[in-house]
Amino acid sequence: MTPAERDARGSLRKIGEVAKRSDIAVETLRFYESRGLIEPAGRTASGYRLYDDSVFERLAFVKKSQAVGFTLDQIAWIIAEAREGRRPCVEVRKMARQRLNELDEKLAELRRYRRDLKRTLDAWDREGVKEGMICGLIEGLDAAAVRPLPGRSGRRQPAERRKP
Amino acid sequence: MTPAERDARGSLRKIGEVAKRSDIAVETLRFYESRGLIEPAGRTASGYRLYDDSVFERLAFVKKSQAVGFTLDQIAWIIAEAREGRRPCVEVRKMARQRLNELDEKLAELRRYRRDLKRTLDAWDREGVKEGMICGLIEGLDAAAVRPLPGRSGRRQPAERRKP
DNA sequence: CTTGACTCTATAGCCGACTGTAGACTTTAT
DNA sequence: ATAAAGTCTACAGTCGGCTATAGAGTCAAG
Repeated sequence: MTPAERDARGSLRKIGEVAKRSDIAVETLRFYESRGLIEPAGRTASGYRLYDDSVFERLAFVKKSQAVGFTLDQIAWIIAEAREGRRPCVEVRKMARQRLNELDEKLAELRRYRRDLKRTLDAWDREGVKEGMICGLIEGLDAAAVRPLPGRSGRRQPAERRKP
Repeated sequence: MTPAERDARGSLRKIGEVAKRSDIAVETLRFYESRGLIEPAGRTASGYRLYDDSVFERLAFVKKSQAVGFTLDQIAWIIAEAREGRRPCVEVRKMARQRLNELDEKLAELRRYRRDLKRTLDAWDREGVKEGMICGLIEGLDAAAVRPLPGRSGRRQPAERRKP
C-alpha cells in the first residue's frame, strides 16, 4: 500500500503524484507555479510541495483555458483576478471572442494557402518540371501568391521594416 | 544621381540597396547568408558585401519556397543540391506533398477547435454565466473537448512524457 | 543502512525565423 | 574636414510553452 493509496482521499499529495494524476510533467507543474497558475497548499518541513485536490480543478481550468486558446499569461491574469474576488467575465469573453476572430483569420489564411500549394502540386503533376528552374518551384506559384508563411513558428507579425 | 542609379543595370549593389529592392531587412539578408540561402558575388576591399542581380532571383526563390511552407533548412538544402548540379525534384515534391498533409491536419484541427470555441461562446451568450466558476469557463467545454492548443507557438509535438 | 526513487532550486536550452545591440570601420554628402 | 549614414562581426534577445540539466537534499523499502 503506497502512501498515495493510503491517504488518497482528502489528503495532501506530493508533486509526483499530482503529475501522474493530471498527466502533466513535474517540471511543467513547477513551471506553472512560476507563472502564477498554481500554488501548493503548503510545504513539508523539508520543502516538498504539498497539494490538495483543488489543484486538479485548477489544472483542469488551465487546460481548458488553453484549449480556448488563451496564453498562460492571460490565464494567470484571470486566476489572479478571481483570487482577488473579481469575476472578469467581460474581459474573458472579449478575449475569447478575439481568439475566435484570430482563428477565423488563420483559417482563411490556411485555406488560401492550401489552395495555392495544391495548385502548384497539380501543375507539377500535369506539366512535369520545366527546364532551368529548380523543380518548377519558381514558376509553380505566381508572384501574387507569395505570402508570409502560416503555421510554422517564429514571429507572428513579420514586424514592419524600421525606418530610421 | 546616386551610385545606385548610376550603375543600376548589371552592376553590383551593396546590401542596403538589395534590402530596399527586395524589401528584406539588411539583418535578415546577413542572416540568410549565415543559413546558406544567399551569398554575395564578392566583397569590396573593405569587406562590404557586393551582390549582382541574381540575388533577387534567389531571394524570390526563397520567398516562394517559404510560401510553399518549407523551412529555411529545407530551402538551404535544395539550394545546396542545385549548386552541386543535382535537381532534387523528387524530394522537393515529397516535401511539398508532406507539407500539404500537414496543412490538412492543421486545418482539420483548427476547424474542430473553432467549432468548440464557438459553442462555448454561444453557450455563454445563451445561458449567461453560472455561479461558482470563473465566467463559465469550466462548464463551457466538456472534458472531451480539451485538446492541445493549435495555432500558438511552442513545441509542435507535445513530447511524450518521459518514462524513466 | 544503503540504495534508488523522489524532490528541491536555479539556470539554460529548444524550436524557427528573425531582430536588435555594441563597437569599430568605411563611405558619402555637405 | 567633418558629420551622417551605411556596413562590418559577433552575439544576445524575442515569442510561448515547456524541457532538461546540475548538484544537493529527502525519504521509503529491503
